[in-house]
Amino acid sequence: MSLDDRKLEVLRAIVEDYVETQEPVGSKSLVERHQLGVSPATVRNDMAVLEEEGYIRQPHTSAGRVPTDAGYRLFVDRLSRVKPLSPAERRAIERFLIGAVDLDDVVHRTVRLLAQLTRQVAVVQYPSLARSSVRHLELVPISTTRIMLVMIADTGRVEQRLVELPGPATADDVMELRRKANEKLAGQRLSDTPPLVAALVDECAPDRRGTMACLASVLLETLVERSEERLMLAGTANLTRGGVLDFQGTLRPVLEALEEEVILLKLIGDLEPSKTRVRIGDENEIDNLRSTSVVSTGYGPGATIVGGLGVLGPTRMDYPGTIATVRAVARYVGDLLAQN
Amino acid sequence: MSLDDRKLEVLRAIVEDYVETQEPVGSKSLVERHQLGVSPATVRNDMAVLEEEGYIRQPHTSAGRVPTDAGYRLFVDRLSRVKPLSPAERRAIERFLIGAVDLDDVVHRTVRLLAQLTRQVAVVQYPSLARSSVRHLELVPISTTRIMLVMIADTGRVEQRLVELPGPATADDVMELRRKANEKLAGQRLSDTPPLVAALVDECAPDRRGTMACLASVLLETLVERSEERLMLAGTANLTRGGVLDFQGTLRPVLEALEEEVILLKLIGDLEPSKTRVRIGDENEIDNLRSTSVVSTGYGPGATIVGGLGVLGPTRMDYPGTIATVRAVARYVGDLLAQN
DNA sequence: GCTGGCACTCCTGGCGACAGAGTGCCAGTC
DNA sequence: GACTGGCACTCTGTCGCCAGGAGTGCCAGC
Repeated sequence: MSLDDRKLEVLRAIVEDYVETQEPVGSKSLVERHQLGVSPATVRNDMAVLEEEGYIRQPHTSAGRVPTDAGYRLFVDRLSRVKPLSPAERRAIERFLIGAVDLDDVVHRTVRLLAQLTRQVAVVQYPSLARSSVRHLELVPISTTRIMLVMIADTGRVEQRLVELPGPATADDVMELRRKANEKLAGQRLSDTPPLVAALVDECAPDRRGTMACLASVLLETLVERSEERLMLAGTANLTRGGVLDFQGTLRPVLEALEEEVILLKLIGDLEPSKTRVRIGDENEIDNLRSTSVVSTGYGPGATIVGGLGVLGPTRMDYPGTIATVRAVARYVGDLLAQN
Repeated sequence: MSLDDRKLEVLRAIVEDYVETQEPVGSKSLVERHQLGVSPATVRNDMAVLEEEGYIRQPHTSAGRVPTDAGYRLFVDRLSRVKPLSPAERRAIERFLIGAVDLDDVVHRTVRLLAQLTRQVAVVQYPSLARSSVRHLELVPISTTRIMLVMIADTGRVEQRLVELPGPATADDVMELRRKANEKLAGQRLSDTPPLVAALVDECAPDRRGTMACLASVLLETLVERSEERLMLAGTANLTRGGVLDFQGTLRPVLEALEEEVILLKLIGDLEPSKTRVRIGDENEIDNLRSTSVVSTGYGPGATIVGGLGVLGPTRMDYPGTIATVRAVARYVGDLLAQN
């Protein structure tokens, strides 16, 4: 059975009202608040069909209807028009992001901005190392047998690691290693570096090989294998809006999931170019998050994508607004990164 | 009116039972669970006095008694013996912290460890820059008019900032500036650097002075004035243990406060040497946290203190256990830092 | 100064009644 | 055939009531 236009319109109205009021919506209030042009009784018939099809449900007989996950899905896919950001919001984004002094600052500001605009929990991934290129490697001698390795990526990320050398190294040694390493690795994508790093060791003068090997192993372990993804979270307090009603009474599982970086990375780490992904309720693979929805997208300078960002909230969420905001913020952040 | 020993014993019993059961405790169950050697009626009299003095209160007539903030305070100050950590806990701490590869990792592991052991919200401040010394300054040319300034502190912190130069600088220029800066600043406490940085500019050859001035201003702004304190949080999900009972029904204000880094810094940033600070309920200056208690202490290599850490939970908290854990973790982290 | 006893207070949970909201269905109308 | 008005039905939430239980405060006695 297919749904005619009016039934879809009814579904849209139900979603919109429920998102706004947080209360099951009945046929009478529906015709009052929307220009449906039919009587409550007709709407009731439509609702019965929508329920049959699994798009809405009744918490109990004789309460109003509430959208199901499938209902939200249909709404997002077919019924919601993109809600353009207000000029005030655009200005807010610009004002907020301008003046960031470094990458940490950018991420920090972005995540807070997202949380504030959407009034949800925001997550921003740092630019992924796997998608970055080496801009520069620096070796800073700390003592004769210790070097601090600093890698600066084109995305602005800076990683450092202390390297314990097998034996003492002279300033000349360090200079030479540094020169060589930069020569070979600068400009390379991090994911392409493993063979280059290996070659680096072979090219070294025999007496420096031990030191270089040591350095190389740390380099590999740190920057590629461990491939440290970092992220930042903000707005958890927003989970408490809407009282205890959302999240079936307890924030517990949601807060627990938010503590796991691995989970968060899964959430926002889809990174398909310029697509905004919406996961609604049960569509989430993480059990703890089956009562939430996640809107995420990738960001990066120009068309490339270096990281993900997104927000998480109750399934009862303003999808059009949230999607628009997430997209806009991602674009602004991308532009910001492009400037470097 | 002073409190004799038995009354104090009664208070201790009330606190212990309430912390454990989370329910108002009555005179009868009290004599059953503790060897007080007197009858419930006597305990009731003592309780009346304790209530008079403000150490306990009744949620309503004919419920049991609950400790007040003042009651907890007295308990912490005079009634609780330090609870030594179990060998298992000690092992857990060691196992958890060993193998940290850099400062980020140390802080990360520490905060999770603390949250796990105390089952509360944990906060760990990164070593404060104000309390660090410069170990090394590195200038990395990114382009002819851009330098990345990397500062490595003795505490392991690494800060970087992109510097936009007024005009192009040669490799020689950069080398020279780097040499000079390190000569003057290495080993200095960051808080002592401002005059030295100023002197640095004056000493420069005139044609390099512009560049150096630019560098100097970023250096000052970044490392001293903005004096960026960072921190890390974990265990917010623990706030939901104990149901909705703690925190007078809503996590909202607590979660909000936890989002504000400034507030968190105030909480754990007392940093009196080797003293553990306990703030109970109303003793907190932050309104949003009046229903919580905070146990915090400083940590650092040896006797010096470079940062703070602590936990936050409901006033109904296992103070002896929490205090012991916070102290122990702080000591371990200090030792770890001392090894570098 | 401690104790047993007793009356009192107040919370809690179960029960029934009732109003309100919303539905499903049916017969009637366009 | 689609829509509508009307009506009976169901379920929730709330209120008042009552009994049970827990815990206290107080008092007289030891």
